[in-house]
Amino acid sequence: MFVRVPPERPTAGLRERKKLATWQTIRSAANELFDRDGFDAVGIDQIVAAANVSRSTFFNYFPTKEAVVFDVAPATVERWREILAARPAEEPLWEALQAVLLEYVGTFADYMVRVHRLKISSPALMASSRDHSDRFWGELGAWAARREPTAEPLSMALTLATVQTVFNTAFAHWEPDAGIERCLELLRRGFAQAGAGFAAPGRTP
Amino acid sequence: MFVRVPPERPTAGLRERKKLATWQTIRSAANELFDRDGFDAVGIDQIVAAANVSRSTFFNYFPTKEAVVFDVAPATVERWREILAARPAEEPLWEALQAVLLEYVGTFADYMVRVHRLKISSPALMASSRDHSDRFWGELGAWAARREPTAEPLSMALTLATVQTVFNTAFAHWEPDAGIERCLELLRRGFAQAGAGFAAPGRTP
DNA sequence: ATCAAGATTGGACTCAGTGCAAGTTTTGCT
DNA sequence: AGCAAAACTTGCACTGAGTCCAATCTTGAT
Repeated sequence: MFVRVPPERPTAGLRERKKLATWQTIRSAANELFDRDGFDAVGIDQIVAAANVSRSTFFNYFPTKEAVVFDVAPATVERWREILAARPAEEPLWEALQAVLLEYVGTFADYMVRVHRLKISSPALMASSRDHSDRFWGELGAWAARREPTAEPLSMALTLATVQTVFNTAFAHWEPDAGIERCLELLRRGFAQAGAGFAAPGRTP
Repeated sequence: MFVRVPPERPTAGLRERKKLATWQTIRSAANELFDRDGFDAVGIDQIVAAANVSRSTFFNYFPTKEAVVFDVAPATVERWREILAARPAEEPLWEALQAVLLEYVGTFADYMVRVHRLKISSPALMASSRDHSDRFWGELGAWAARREPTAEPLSMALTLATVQTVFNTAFAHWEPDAGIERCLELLRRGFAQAGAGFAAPGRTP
């Protein structure tokens, strides 16, 4: 009669299962509508009608309309962490970041393409994407801070922000029809430029 | 009877003068309220009441509530252009950008401090600042493109975005009470890091 | 003085997001 | 099994930003 950790936990409680189910229902209903009509043209009311939940429930799960685009499943977060954990400890931070980003884009190519198409269709989404954009950047920041505890905050923040800038810039210049390989190519070029420094575009004088 | 450019144009027509006056009235009324109560706590209705104009007029001048914070007077735009025009043509782009930014911050220190304080007080402002944030970035981009017409788009876009990232990062780590010199110091450090490249934090292996 | 262009206004409307009180379901405990 | 607390859902009333439009007033030129 000690701690007695739950012996059978196939999907961890009816409650949580239902919650995840509702989350998915809302999410996929919304995304179908978004893909069909564009982000701006779809209202909350349409979403909740399609998902058979109340307006209130929608806002229980997603704080904003944008969140329904960017929010990710727990399984996805696990996948991020695997990617992060896979980097060898002795690898220099910049290289590790670059490797992580490339793998991230490769792994979640479908998500990237979908979000990118939506962004193009909607100024509002495009604007808000930087902000609560994926929790991924938060995770990445925490990981980097853990990995490099002695780095000074400004330098670390700038490095991470630059990674994000490289990512965003590459993405902005990428046409989804060109395939994910093209996106990776643009990313690599961006990383090369930022890695080498902006003071010396061609060579060192 | 040719083009007949306006011979006397001291302040260019009553109409335009009035327009500018209204713009200023709304703007300063709004900013007084913002400074006093914080951005989020002030509603459009309060602003228009304080400025003695109608709600409709407000939206004639400013597309959003945020715009009233970021919008700048024509005179300010002139000042930007002077700063940009002052860079010698043979100066390397990165150095020119750095010099411009430092001068910009020094020149508009008051504006920077004010906006920064507001941003701190309001998540909403903080979020939207990247987007329609000052028209300054647009001007800077156009200037850079004119200056370096042969540069490839991705590289140029990344350079400019990085400048903006340096700026934002320095700003985020700056406490206004520390004085504008501190802000410039942070900017210089950011530019040094980005200029030297992120691949080699300490030295080249 | 007149008239068209431009500026201002009020008011009705949409839509995202908040707050709350009342109902329903799940869970843990006995 | 039974029951009470915790968690989830729902409806409803509300705020506040932003759009649209038709009516009215102001300015500039003839």
